[in-house]
Amino acid sequence: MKNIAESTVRRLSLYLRFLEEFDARAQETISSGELARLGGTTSAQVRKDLSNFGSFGKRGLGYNVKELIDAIREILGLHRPWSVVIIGAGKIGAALAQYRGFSNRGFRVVGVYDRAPARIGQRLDGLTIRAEGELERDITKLRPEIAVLCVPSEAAQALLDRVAKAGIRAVLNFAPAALRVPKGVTMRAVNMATELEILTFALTNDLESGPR
Amino acid sequence: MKNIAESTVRRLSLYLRFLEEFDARAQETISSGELARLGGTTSAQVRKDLSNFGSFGKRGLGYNVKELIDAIREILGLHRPWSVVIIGAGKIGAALAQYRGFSNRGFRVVGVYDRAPARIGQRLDGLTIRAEGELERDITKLRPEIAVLCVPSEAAQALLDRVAKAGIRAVLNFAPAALRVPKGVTMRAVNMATELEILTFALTNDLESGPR
DNA sequence: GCTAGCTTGTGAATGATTTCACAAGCTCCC
DNA sequence: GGGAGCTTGTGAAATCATTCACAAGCTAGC
Repeated sequence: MKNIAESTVRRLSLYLRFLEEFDARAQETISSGELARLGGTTSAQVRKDLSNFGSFGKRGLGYNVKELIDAIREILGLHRPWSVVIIGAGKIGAALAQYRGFSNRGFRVVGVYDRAPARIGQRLDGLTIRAEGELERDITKLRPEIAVLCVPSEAAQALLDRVAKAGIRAVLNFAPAALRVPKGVTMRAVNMATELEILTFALTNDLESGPR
Repeated sequence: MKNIAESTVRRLSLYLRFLEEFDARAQETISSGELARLGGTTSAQVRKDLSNFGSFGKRGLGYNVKELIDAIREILGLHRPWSVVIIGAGKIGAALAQYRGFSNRGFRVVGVYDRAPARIGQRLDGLTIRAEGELERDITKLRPEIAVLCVPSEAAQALLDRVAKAGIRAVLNFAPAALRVPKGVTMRAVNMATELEILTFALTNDLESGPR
């Protein structure tokens, strides 16, 4: 497959959200122009994005909503369930463990881990917080595909290396640290400070912009 | 000023973090190559990024760490404090309200708001949760620059419109909804589902990539 | 003061992404 | 069956971002 830009994947994820809304309202078809308007882009962009993966529309008619939902879910890999472990049960980790957005979209949280003895054994929305030491064994047994890192910066690199070694190949990192990513692993970082600084840059330089 | 790419601002924010570490270790100068190695980019990229804003280095020597910190902080608008209101004191909102990353980097949380009567009046790390109805009055009085939206998707658009009307010009949105951004407002969205889907796309298509 | 050895700042070249523009295909209606 | 009116899919053009490559400037040492 041609190399796909991250921006393309990001937009596909966005289109999928709109399509699901349209489907819920029983709309049957949609045009690239309509999707573009909602997503703040152009109809050519929508068509180009999709054309990377095939041909899903009917000329003169547009796209069948249900078919396009299936197609994009397939492209994004959402036709199967994914298991997630959350590492670090502090404020952010605990909030994510209970976040409905995960289960709503087919991500099953199968484990929450912490290092602090006081936290281990506490229940969190149906899950028991487990000791960080159990990570390797649990990963081997449960085979989760994704790890979400919510630990302090100092601990992040070591844990990333550990979960990578144990077989995790995708990581979402909330620690505000730049990490060396082990070979074979895909990592994405969500950094609050950076997001805020993009805002202060815009405020300071009197720019103005929409969402990402 | 020439239009600056978001990727450039994102990298500046990253460089700043490394520079602060170097400063803490009392290193006096740093070269573009060193900064690039840490940030996973090239020395030319580092120099190009900086050259958008001026000339901060000395040929043959590199950059003075303290000077470059000051310069980047100035560029990003971090030479002054910023006030933030958090709207929605659910799991995510509460976690953010107590997040040290904010105050550590000069962002002062001056208010936390919720709609649920049961939550109003509760204390959160030195702040009292206030009624959403107080937002307009408080914004007028305290003049916070940034609003962080942590409310359910259904409520997000209405609140965005309200804070925009009250004078907020920068918003960080955690609601997984695509919002129409009022004129004059800069918004950034952090969407967990999208981040996870970029990961599942990579897993499904057997790609591999570093942090953003 | 001069040379060797670095490192910056920046045009030019390359590469990536977005937008344009249009032929081709579908539906509806007469 | 044929024309009008849409909308897709896609090369080509335009724009935007990154990398290259090198002149110019600084330091240190002799």
